[in-house]
Amino acid sequence: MARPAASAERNDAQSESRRKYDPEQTKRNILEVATAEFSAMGLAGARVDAIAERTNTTKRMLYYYFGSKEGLYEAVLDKVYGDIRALELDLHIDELDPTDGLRRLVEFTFDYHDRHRDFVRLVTIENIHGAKYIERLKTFRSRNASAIRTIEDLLARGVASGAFRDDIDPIDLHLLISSMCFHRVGNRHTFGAAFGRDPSHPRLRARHREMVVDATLRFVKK
Amino acid sequence: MARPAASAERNDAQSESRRKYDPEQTKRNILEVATAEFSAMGLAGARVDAIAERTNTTKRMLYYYFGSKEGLYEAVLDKVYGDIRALELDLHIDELDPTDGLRRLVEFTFDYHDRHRDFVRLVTIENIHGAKYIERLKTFRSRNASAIRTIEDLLARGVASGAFRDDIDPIDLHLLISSMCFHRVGNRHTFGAAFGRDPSHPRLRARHREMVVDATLRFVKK
Amino acid sequence: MARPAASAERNDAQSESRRKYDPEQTKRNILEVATAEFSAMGLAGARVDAIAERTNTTKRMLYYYFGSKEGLYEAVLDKVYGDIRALELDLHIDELDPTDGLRRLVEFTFDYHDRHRDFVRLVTIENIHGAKYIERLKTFRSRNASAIRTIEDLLARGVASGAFRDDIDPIDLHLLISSMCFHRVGNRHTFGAAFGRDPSHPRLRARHREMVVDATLRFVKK
Amino acid sequence: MARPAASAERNDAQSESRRKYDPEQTKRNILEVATAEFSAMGLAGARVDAIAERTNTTKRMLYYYFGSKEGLYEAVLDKVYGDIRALELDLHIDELDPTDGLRRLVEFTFDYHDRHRDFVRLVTIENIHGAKYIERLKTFRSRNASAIRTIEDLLARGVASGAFRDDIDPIDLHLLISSMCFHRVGNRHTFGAAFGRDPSHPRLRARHREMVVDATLRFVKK
DNA sequence: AATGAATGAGCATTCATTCAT
DNA sequence: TATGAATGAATGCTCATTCAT
Repeated sequence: MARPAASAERNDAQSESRRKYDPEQTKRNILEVATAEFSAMGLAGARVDAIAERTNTTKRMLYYYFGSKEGLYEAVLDKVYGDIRALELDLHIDELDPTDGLRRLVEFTFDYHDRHRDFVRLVTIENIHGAKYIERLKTFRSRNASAIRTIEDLLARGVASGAFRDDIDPIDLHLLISSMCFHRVGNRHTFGAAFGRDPSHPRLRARHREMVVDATLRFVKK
Repeated sequence: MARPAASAERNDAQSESRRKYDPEQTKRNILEVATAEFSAMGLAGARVDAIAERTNTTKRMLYYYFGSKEGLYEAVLDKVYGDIRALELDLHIDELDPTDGLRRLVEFTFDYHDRHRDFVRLVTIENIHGAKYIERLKTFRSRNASAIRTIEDLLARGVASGAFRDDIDPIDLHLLISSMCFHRVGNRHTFGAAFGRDPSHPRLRARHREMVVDATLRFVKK
Repeated sequence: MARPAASAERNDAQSESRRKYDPEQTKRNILEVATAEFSAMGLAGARVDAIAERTNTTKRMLYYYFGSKEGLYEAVLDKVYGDIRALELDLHIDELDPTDGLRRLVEFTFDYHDRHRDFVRLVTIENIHGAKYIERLKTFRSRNASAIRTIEDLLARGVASGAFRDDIDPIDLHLLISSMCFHRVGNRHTFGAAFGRDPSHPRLRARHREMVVDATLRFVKK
Repeated sequence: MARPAASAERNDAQSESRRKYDPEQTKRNILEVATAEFSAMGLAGARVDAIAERTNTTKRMLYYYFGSKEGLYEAVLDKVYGDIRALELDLHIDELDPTDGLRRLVEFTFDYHDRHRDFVRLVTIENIHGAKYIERLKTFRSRNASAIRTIEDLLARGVASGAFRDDIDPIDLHLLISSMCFHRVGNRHTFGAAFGRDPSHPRLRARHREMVVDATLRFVKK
């Protein structure tokens, strides 16, 4: 899960594996395991011992690097929230016409949630805690601003071209898209229990993807 | 939540509150407090002692009636899930024309989620646990079937009258509506943290309500 | 288990079964169930709830008649110790010649232990508690005296007839016989685990019976 | 019980007692205290808190090393059962002639039970639990086999020399000896209560020791 | 005589965290 | 940098017993 995309670290990958003590590697390892545990069990349900056990190091190191269970949880949140926004920047939506751009953004959002259940679960968990941990992350707010700017730009261009309505709030639209992409992943278990359908089944997923795109475009279209 | 007494008990409602031994009252009291605690803290985060403390009885009674922490959690789920489906039946949507009926169903769904944060949180929590507790509840599946039947009927009538598209799956539509109603409540904390907006603010709520109805109708309309 | 031998109660057995409230029947029922529970679980391990559940009455009655868990345990002890001594009196050993009498006494002792595992277990349990409950039973000591008197008489007659040694203490002999009869029942589980043999198997029991008689007679013979 | 340190640790025995972190010492200490508690109170009657209190460490360490109350109880059983069989091997009974060897074995068995009341009580307790804990100990069965082999050898040599009967089963003989040695220790409280005699009184003990040897030899002799 | 409801004290166990090496 | 050992404060749960009816 969540292997580092970073190129800078790849260069000394060989020497790394030979080193006996590698703080960065140790931290990454802890974070990876912790992400799985927190996302699976929640903050209260997660066990520090369980995390430490599946790590290459000991419990002590976990405290050495992250200070506390909560500190580790925050670090996990930080990493996981960072990933999605970083990818959004790579989409080059501004190079597409408004409708295609919006379609692409929705599809990306849909796919990202579909593939990153850990992210979805952690957001869910964070909401149970009133988002108090995520508020501590300094970069959090600015990151989201960029997502809104993308939508703002799309809407402006769509309105200008006469394709879109002119009464849509970009944050509202973001919420609408998020809702449809998030819910079916985050609540797939109760959904499955209620209707005997697994929303992550390929056929259903494809249909849902179409539906979300369709509903979004119909909503913004003039 | 937990309205006082049903019809049969109505007569001695006054004397009831004075009685020292009243199992139903005791159970209701425990359930009420437990709903708040579980919804606020999650299953793992909830403390049996905390629940007992805010109860009129002792911790022992909690085990006397519900067997275990998990048993109590299941009882809470049962009660909370039962409430929404019961209300849906009172809407008499079948008496309205398809468009008005669908609008009414969406508004009801929106309002219910908006007003019952406990319900939303508990569903969220249940999903963290893979829905394993709700699956134990026998009545769960049949309850949801009735919700789908309502939508099915609406769609059929809308298609017949030429107002709606004929390629919409009722469960998909249910998912779409749920998504938009659920997400803004369940994830309102991270949403607020990200965009500095509280989605439960009256003005925003009214706008979201309109948006959800609008998006739904545009989606089904021919 | 342990039906009452008493004749006085037999007369109104019919009317008894018709009566709605029958204290004696209730007490007997409780005692029977309690004997099984205490002998199976020990004093600390026994559960008042478990006893009450298997009874025809409720937990309250158990306290009504026996005062406490310990009181009930004492009552069980009293009943169970009373049974064996009562039977010993029926043997008419004094009518047999010393060797035959001794053989008969040993066989009776062997058979009694073999058939009354509850008795053996309760004695065992009582010893774990330093015999403090049995000491409270007034009749206990006098009952045992009669058992010794039987042996004393046997030994005296055997010595007189020249069949037995004259240096044997009757209490020592009682201990010797008890040891051999008690141990194989009381410790049959560890014995079975250690040697893969179940000492209650019919063939083994017969052989042990022979052995105990043989060892006893060889010990007292001149 | 629990003799200080084995050979390897001998050198720093002094510094050891000063060390704050000494797992072996900690474990030994817990085991020692637990042996006393379990043997005095039984498995159900024993209190984890009571054990912890009399220890040099905390309750937590008890779980750290032994996992659970039952795990600790098993560890106690293992230690206590291991001790007796180990000592038996030191007797060099095979170097004595059959009669002297048997006498020596009986005396050793008598003395061991007489001196190790904890062992006797724990066996008793284990039988109340159907020997289910001791069956989990892997070494248990093989340990007992060696005890039987000793008796087998004695009997064979005695039969060969014409001193012993040839119809005695070694396990039966083991049971006979155990019975006489075990019972007077395990049931000394009820015995004392019944006859006003304490079987552990020196004079009585000496007489019983003679009696057991005598009864055994008379039983096997031709 | 009989009962379901109620209780406080206690019980085994777990947890996040820190210490000594 | 790294680690096994150690800990105090809870945590979920049970028990023998009593109350109100």
